Amino acid sequence: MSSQESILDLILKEEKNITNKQKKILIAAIEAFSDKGYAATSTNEIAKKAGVAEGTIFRHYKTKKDLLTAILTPLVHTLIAPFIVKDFFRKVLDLSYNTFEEFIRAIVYNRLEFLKKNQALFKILIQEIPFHEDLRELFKEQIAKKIFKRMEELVDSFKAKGEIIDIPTYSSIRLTVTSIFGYFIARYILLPEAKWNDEEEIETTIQFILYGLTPRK
Amino acid sequence: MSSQESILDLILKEEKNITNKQKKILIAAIEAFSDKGYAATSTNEIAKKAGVAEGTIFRHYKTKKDLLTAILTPLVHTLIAPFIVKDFFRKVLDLSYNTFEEFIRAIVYNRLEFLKKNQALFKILIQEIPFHEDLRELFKEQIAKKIFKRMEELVDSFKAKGEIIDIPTYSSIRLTVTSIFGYFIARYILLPEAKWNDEEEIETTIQFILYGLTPRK
Amino acid sequence: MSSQESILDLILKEEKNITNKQKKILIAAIEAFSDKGYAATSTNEIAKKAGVAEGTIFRHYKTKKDLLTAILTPLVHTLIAPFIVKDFFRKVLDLSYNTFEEFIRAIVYNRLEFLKKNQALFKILIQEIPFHEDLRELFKEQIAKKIFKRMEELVDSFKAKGEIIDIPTYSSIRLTVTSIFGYFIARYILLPEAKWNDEEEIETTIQFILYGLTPRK
Amino acid sequence: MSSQESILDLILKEEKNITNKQKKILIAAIEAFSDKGYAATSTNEIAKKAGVAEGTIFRHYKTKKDLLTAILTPLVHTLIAPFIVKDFFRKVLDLSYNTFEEFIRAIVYNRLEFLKKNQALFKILIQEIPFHEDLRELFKEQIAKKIFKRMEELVDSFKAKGEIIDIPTYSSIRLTVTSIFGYFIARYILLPEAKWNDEEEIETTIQFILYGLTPRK
DNA sequence: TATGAATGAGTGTTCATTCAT
DNA sequence: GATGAATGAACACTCATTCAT
Repeated sequence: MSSQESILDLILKEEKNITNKQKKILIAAIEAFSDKGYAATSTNEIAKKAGVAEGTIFRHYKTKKDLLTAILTPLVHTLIAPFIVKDFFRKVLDLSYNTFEEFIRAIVYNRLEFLKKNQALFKILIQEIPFHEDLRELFKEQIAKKIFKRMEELVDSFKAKGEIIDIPTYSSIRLTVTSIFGYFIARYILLPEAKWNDEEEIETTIQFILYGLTPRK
Repeated sequence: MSSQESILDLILKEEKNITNKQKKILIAAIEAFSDKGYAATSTNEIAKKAGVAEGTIFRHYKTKKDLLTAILTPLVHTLIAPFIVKDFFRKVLDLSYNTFEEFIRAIVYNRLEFLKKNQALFKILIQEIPFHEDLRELFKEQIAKKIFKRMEELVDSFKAKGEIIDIPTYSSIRLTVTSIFGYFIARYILLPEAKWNDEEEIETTIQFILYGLTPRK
Repeated sequence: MSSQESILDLILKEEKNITNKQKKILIAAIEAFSDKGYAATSTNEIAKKAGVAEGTIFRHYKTKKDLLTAILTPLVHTLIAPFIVKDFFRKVLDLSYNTFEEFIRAIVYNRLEFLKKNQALFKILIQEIPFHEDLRELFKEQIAKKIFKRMEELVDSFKAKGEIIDIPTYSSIRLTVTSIFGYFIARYILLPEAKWNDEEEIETTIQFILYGLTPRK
Repeated sequence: MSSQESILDLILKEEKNITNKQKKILIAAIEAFSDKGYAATSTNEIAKKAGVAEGTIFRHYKTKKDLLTAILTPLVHTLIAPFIVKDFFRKVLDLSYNTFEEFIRAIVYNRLEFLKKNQALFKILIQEIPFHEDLRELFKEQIAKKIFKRMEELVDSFKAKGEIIDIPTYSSIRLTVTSIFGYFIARYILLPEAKWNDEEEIETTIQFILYGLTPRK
């Protein structure tokens, strides 16, 4: 499954013929943007961190904004990848994962693993989304729409089977996604220094979603 | 209940003897920080928006950072106010609200109302927390600890009564808080332009938390 | 007559409430632009020459281009001033200067005196005109049209009186203006280090124009 | 006569073994320098316009300044060519062109034709002369001195024959040259978009010079 | 010969902050 | 208390030029 990919792998997919210096720039930019925020990071800082001349950044990325885009676009694409790849859902639907629980479990583990591997990138994405119209557009188009569409089919099928309660489909999706991301944000962004028993927290989160969305007899 | 308070009320509480120009500066800063982010907002911009000279800002707030602090500190204090005010919890615990459901319902309605009234402020808080050590400290000290402490007592008492399931207390709190804020963020920050049936969403969210945390017979 | 005015006088007319630093900036910019050309002059250079901080320049002039405009606009206006002021031409037409010769003599002495006093400014104007659409527009609107209009009336009246030969009016104007400016450019821009007998050259130039444009019996 | 030569012809004369890419660079540089000025043109721009790599420019011309020199030197040499080629003046002096009028007519038509063919180059020359010591030196040495020397002989001979008036020789030359260039500059640099009746203007200019410099009986 | 990635000094401009008025 | 002119460091970005390939 694609959950093994880390930052560079996914950027390399998007941008071919990347040079060594370009790689260094991307890594430095991700670290800096993640630490201080896009607006508070200077290109000079990135250059120093990457060990290249400031001009080199602009040879590869016309503007600082372009650099941000080059970093986040692959993330968005990879974030939604499993949802648009047929195989993932065929497994979920047709084969062994045929209960809502197993679907949730698969989704949670898969995407949390992915987010964990790309913490910095993901932090940048959620920090910058409110301030960049184009990012918001990308997010809405890719994540909101595409993920929603696939999950809608699934959730509807589970609803039909009586496996989940009768609330608006988009609400169940929102509550599911919110619980997963809520854990991620608390864990890696708000309180990264706290002690976390990750396995237990994830299980608890899965159980919470299941209890929250499945009917009581 | 304290849910009626809006931006200025709560700032006025913190800062006495506020002048008219100072008020204008605060309002302008909140709007600007919320729209473009703290780092991307210039003091010149704030001055123009407030209709004062740039120097005037620095007469009242030694640095731009001080201005941010002056804006966010009252928010943090007011955000946690109901949790430390005895009355609120006496009502919850001793009087009519004696089930977990009614507690959740009270909390959700009360704090969502408050967040809605202070969207801009709250947006600034969550945007800037990751980048300012002192804000994070304030947040941890005030929100995380104080809210947690009070909720812990309550959740533990509900747990003792068998009203909620046996998962770590901090996990239940996280899941609760996450679901509430998750709605708020989706509603007001990520997809503010979408059509929302607020009443239904809130009810669904409450139900989700309840189902997620209460035991099945 | 207005021929006594020098650089600052004419800029002060255009821009009221000029500060001391602003004056220094203008003087430094004029010197630098004139010496090295607009594009080859850095704002840093101007700041140093003016003895102000670089930021100060941009407090008064939003862009480097604005600074150029602030310098040249008054020149253009003052250059054409005598042609649009009624008095100047009333003197020429009604009073003592009632021959073509005296008209030419008055024009030549008056404008050459003015150009000499504002050499640097004028050099900037002719150097930059080919590269700035707006300057060209200003020049065409003000100088070409307004000067032309007034001179046309006069030349036509001299033509009617048989004082000048029957060639297209605009050609006579061009040849006159070209001869005057030609002297100025050779004298002050192309070969400023050569020895010049100014009085004789000016008289020769006047005579050349007169011979060139008046009929032979 | 040499008046047929255009840009490349004259550059090719100066630089042997020119490669195809080099040609493209020269053409691109001339267009760019002429449009935006030397200082405001970047080598990157020239490279793009020429369809070569930026490094290629510096392989052929050590510096940007060298490129300018490579462009202007041939112009200067060719501009004065007819004045130093014996044949041209032998024709003028010994054969049919033995009046001042015919000399002027020949000069005007010949050099205006040449300027027209090399507008861009000539525009660069007059724009850059004030800012480059070496160009000014070249200009003075070649154009001012060599042209002056030849014209001096001629003008003196015409003066001796009583064909032109008794003013300092260098003044007559200045007035002649100024009138010719004045037309060229008005025509091609200042007001290129205006409608021009070229034939008439040139005739008028010739007549003006003749009238201006020949004695009245 | 030609390339284009890389450079680092330099560009015009903005910044938060100071201070005399 | 309020102003806004002044600052100079920092900003994103461009420049002419170099050099390994």
